[in-house]
Amino acid sequence: MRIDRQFFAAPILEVAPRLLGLTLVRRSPLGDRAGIIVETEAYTANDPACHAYRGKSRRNAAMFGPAGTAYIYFIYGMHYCFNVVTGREGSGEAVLIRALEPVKGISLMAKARGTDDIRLLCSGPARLCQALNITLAENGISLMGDTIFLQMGRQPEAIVTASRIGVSAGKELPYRFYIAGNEFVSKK
DNA sequence: CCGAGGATCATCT
DNA sequence: GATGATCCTCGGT
Repeated sequence: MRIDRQFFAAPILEVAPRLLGLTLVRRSPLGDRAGIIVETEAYTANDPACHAYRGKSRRNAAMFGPAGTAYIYFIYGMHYCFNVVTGREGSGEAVLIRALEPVKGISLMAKARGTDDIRLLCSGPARLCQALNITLAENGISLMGDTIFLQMGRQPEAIVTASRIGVSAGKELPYRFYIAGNEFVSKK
């Protein structure tokens, strides 16, 4: 069953943990690729680590779209990261998808990543984008469409809340969520 | 296993 | 002109 817009329109700190266990599907001419979301991070309004903190710009424009919009950005000269816009439209809030447990199209992912090690396919925000061939071409698209979307998955047994990885500002905020004990989480 | 350092460039100041 | 919501490699332990 597909995830609808109403699901994403809830407050971000509710949506971010609820995304855990859902299936992220990437559809392409080569075939479907999919993984269970096992790690997320929330980037909220009034959060210095959030790309929308200083208002709207060319890069972050998609963050101000309706809930269920894909926000993808390019970083470090070589990596893409994938987010889901949440909350009410214009709030500038989004959830970063940090890791997936691969479930479908694994050979396609391995080819895109250049490794057969399943633990290295989607365990990290830039890794999963490379594995699923998500780039700036998908920035701003709706997850209500047929290219990238979410569906019901598996109910997590336990969720861990922690501080976010790689941020300089807002380091202490408990906005990172992951499925306890899952081996595909990017870092312990 | 762990930490340090480099790659590489769009975006914003 | 500086920087970054990362990843990979390499060297030490």
